[in-house]
Formats: sequence, C-alpha cells, structure tokens
Amino acid sequence: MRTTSLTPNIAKPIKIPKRNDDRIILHFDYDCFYASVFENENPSLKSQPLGIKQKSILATCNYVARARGVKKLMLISEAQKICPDLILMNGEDLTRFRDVSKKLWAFLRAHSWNRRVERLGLDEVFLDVTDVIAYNRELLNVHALGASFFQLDSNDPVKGFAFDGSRFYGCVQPDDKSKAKGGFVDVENPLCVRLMLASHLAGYLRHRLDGDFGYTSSGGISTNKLLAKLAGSVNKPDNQTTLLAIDGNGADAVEAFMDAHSIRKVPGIGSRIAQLMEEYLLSRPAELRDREGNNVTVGEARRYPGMSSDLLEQILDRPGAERGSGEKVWNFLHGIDPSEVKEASDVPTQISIEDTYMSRPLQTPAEVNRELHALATSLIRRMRVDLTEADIHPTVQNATSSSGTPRWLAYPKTLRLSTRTKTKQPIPTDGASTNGADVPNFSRSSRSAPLPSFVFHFSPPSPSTSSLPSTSTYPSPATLSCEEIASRLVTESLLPLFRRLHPSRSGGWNLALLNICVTNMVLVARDESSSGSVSGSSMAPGRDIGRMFRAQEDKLREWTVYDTSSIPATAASPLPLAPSIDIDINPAPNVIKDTTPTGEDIAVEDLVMAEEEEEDDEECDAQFQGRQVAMDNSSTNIPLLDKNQGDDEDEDGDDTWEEDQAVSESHRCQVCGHAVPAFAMSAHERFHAMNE
DNA sequence: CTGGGCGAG
DNA sequence: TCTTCTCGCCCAG
Repeated sequence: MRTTSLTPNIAKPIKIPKRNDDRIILHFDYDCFYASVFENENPSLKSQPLGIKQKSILATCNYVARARGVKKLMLISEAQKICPDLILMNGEDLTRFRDVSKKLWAFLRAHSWNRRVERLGLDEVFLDVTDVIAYNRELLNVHALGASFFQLDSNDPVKGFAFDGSRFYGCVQPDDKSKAKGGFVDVENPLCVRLMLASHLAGYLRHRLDGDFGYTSSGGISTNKLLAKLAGSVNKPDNQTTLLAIDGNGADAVEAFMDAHSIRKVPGIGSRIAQLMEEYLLSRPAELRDREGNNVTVGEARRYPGMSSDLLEQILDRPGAERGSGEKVWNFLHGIDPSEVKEASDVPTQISIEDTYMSRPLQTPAEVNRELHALATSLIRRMRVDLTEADIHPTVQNATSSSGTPRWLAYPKTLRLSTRTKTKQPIPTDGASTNGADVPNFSRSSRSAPLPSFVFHFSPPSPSTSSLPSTSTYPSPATLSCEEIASRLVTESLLPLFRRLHPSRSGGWNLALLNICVTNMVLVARDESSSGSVSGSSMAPGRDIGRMFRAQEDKLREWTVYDTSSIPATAASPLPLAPSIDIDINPAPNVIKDTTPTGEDIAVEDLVMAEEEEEDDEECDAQFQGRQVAMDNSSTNIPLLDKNQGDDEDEDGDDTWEEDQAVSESHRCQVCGHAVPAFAMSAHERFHAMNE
C-alpha cells in the first residue's frame, strides 16, 4: 500500500502549463464499426437488433440493439435474455473489418496535405489538418462568410465545397444556449475562425464517409488529439462537436471541459494510473470522499492541494514506470497533449494472430499442433496481404501470387509465440520471481526466435502440386502454399518455442490462449523501374494507396452528390446545420503531368506517380459539373439546399441537365480559364491573389 | 534483442 | 466479472 512518504510541495509555486493552440486536429470514430460493416454487407440488418460476438461476449452491437438495453461487452447469454431476437454475427475473424478500415482510412488520407493521418484501432482516425485550415483561413472573406468556399486541394481552386462560414458545422462545446453565444464565430479570434473552418471540413468528410461508403461517424474537432477525441464523444452517434477555446463569457472552456471528466475517461490515463491516483487522493484525510463510486474527476485531481507534475510523478513512480508520466498526466489534466498525429505508414510494426480456448483449454500435443497450424496459416496469409505491395486496383483477390510474385514491403525478423494458461499461475519454468510487491498478474508468457526466410517464398514447390490435378479437393495455389509454409513453420519454429514455454512433454498444459506474432520489421527500400532508390531504408510507402484510392474516388464522384444539408439534424445539435455541397469541376486533366517540377530534388516516388497518372473520365466530370451548377442555380444566392428537391438524391445516370447550360451558368476565370460557379468565384480570385 | 507491462479500441 | 483480438510504445536486463 502506498502511504505517506510522498510530499505535496506546497511551498513551491505550481507551474501551470500553457496550451499550444497551433494545431488543428480532427478525430473520427466510426459508429459501432463492426456492426456497420455487417449492415453494409446486408442492409436488411439495419432495422434489426444486431450484435457482433467474439466467443462468449458481445464485442459490439448496433443502435437498434442498444435501444433494447443491449450493451457492449455483455455476455452473449445476458444479451439474449434481454433481447431474444438479437441477431448475432461472428466477429472473431477481423479480416472484413480490417479491409473496410483500410478503405476508409485511405479516403481520409487522400484529404491530408501533410500525411499526418493516424489510425487508432480499426475504427478511429486522427487527422492533423493545421495546414489545410491555415490555407483556407487566408481564402476566407470575412465580409461574405455565408458564401465561403473550402478548398480541398491547393493546386485546384475549384475542388472543394461551399459552406456558411458564419456558423460552426455541427455541435459546439460548450453549448451556451442561454446566451445564444455558443457557435458564434468571432472573426477577430483566429483560433475561433480556424475551429469553425475545421468543423466544416470534418462535416464534409463525415458526410462523404456516410454517403460514399455507408459509414456514419462521430467527429471531434480541437487543437490536439486528447481534446479532439474527448470532444468527439460528446455527441454520438452520427454527429460531431467542436471544442471552443473560450465560452460565451470569455472564460477558458477547455479547462472546464476537462474538469468534468472522470480521470478514467482521459485517453492516456489507463486503469493502472487511475488506480494509483485514486489510491492517493481518496486515502487522504481531505474532503475527497467517495462521491458516487470512487470516481475522481479531472477537476478534483487537478485542484487537489499540492497537486503538481512532481507530485504525480511520485504517485505514479513504481518499478518499470514510464519516466515523465507525472508531467504527462499533469498535462492531460489541463487538456494539454503535445503528441503528434503520426504519419501514415503502410507497414504495420507487427502482425499477430491469436485464439482463445476458455471453455475448453488445450491439453494434448495434438490439439496444440492443430491450433498452431491454423494460426500460422492465418498469419502467413496476413503477411501476404499486409506486407506486400498493394497490387494495383481493388479487384486483387488474394494479394498472393496470381500473376507475378508480389514484392515484400517489409521483412519481419522475429517470430514470437505467446501463451496463457487457464489457472492464473504464470509459468512453471521460473523460480526466481522477483516480484511480490506488486499485483500477481495473470498474463501472457512469450518466447521469440528469428523468423525463417522460407515464409517469404510464394510459389508452391511447383512440380509436385501442379502435377496432381486429380485431387478431389482443389485448394487454390495460394492456400496450398500458405498451409505448406505454415506446417514448416510449426515444426521448425513454433514447436521449439512452445517447448521453451512449456517444457513438460506430455501435455496437461491448460492453455487458454495461443498467440503468434511477427515483428521487428525491416523495411524494403522501394525503387521501381527508375532504380533511384529513395533515401535510406525508410522510404515513404503508402503514397500509391492514396493514389489508388483517388482513381476510385473519381469514379465515385460520377454518381454521388454531396449535400450535407441532408445530414439529420439531431436534437442535440443546437445549430442549424450549415448546408454545403461539393463541387468538383475538373477541366484540367493530368494535373501532375502539367506541373513542371520546380526544384532539382524531386522525389523518385513522385516521378513514379506522375508516370502512373492516367485518367480519362472527363465526361463524367462534366456531367457532374452540370449537375452542381444547376443545383446552385436553383437556389437564390448561395447553395442552400434546404428546399431539397427529392430528385436530387437519386443517382440517375442519364442526367437531365445539359452540359452547355452548365457551362454557361458558371463563369470562366480570367486568369486560369477554369469554369467556376458564381458562388465560388470570390474565393477563387483570392486563390490567385495568394499565389501571385 | 528479449520478455513483459500498459494503454488503446 | 476482466470477457475478444489486436496494435503500439515503453521499460529493464
């Protein structure tokens, strides 16, 4: 038990850290993601209570089920008692979720200028849009905020969407209803303007996520990851909230926002840290008594007498503790989070596959062998999907060898096997357990070894397999190869590791979990045809996925109309949602080819990209343009679509709007010759002024 | 580099 | 009550 040796430092003045509001961060959280994936595969599920199960628990469920009292992480039996007609889907295989997650991530990446697009789990994404917002703030005309245009591409002044810059999009926090001040855009306050812009960008992206892919999401908009994420959880689902820096009275809104949260809700404060803090705070003679179940709020912790970065460091100090966690937590309590949104990377740092055997733990060598083989097969398959070059176009079936052999983007050096036994005893091997002070954690044990190189071979040992077409079963070559490699891996690597973990030969291990993992990636420098070899080993992969996505996106545009005014205004939203439409008039094909490289040092990948650029669906763009301008025309001044004509939503391939009419309704820019709709013209002119 | 802890969804 | 299947960062030795 931690006792009184910690010294609150009352004498010294406590340093209050200063927030840094330079950045603008968006956070997206797809609503009940697993359930949404199944609903998109089978839309009839949308109206029914749907649960996703993994073994004996409900990993998640849709909102229909939640309305019936079903909760996440419930036992299946319990959920079925509450909701007997609950439809259950098996979510143990994550492949489909990973695929969708990647797709949505690629979409968001295509809208990043600085490549800071970080995935957290499968269903959350952070975007650092500081640069996009800064650019659009310069574009903003404060005298005509209602007729603003958001430019999504600094090279293409007509790619973007119209919006009402006199309002925030979606919800704001604090929501100062009484003063009718929440959501007021103070044009004199740069941060306020930047947050307003970001709210529209987030709204646009969320709308597209929904319209193009069928995934609603919750969005958070603020100046760092911590705040953006917490803000996003205020209005869920299918909504967003922007955290204002000051409230209607000019007081600091961020601190008030943080103070109301339980410390356990703060991302970065996990169970361990929360427990240590609560132990300290609640055991003090101070006025902090258990109000409603031991829950300490950020405000209570922050204002605790003598609380400081140093005190927290002492409270949290324990063997193995992270250095500086005191300061980190102290910062969290003030809504400060300096951590950067990490740049998108295509290569994971590890890939692992596991299965649990709770109801019937593994006992015999035969069982272990069988399970290791199954896990290893999945692992090989995953390595081929995630560590090889993304094959051109989404129609790729297996990422395995169909035509040529794919290139490896990275080679894991290490293979690891982890197990957990059912009884919580750690592992029989040790005797010198040094601990005794801290909690006796029932946890995993693991052993690792070098990953043999044969796992990187693709072709099945050709003569033998191909000469046997008469087999009754027809495994695809890829499958066969995966299993063969898996078998080898089991006998040559995994079983030796297993014996190291469980020396007793004859079974009787009570294995409740097996996990195999490849890690320690060595990135392969990519140097396509023009061999230039990008600097060092850490090339920047992932550009081509973004590119690949782009082609896809252009196809989608053909039949999608972005009318964000159709987002249902939930009761929680105090503001009328700003209407905005997407326009994409794209008269200049092959933009990349046109631009001549300005400097000597053009990256090799850029050259590769330029070569690959080849698109020829201008006709579609023209049609789309026609529709957009016509829509603009239908409203009196600014593209207000509140008067929703129902036909607009239908994606009729044969557009009734005529192209000629469309062109005549838009103006030609004198400088660049782009066709620009009237409402975007003033922004467009400022675009040229900026780049004089 | 290995094995484990913690924090995230 | 720690349930599932992960992924990433960090630590000490």
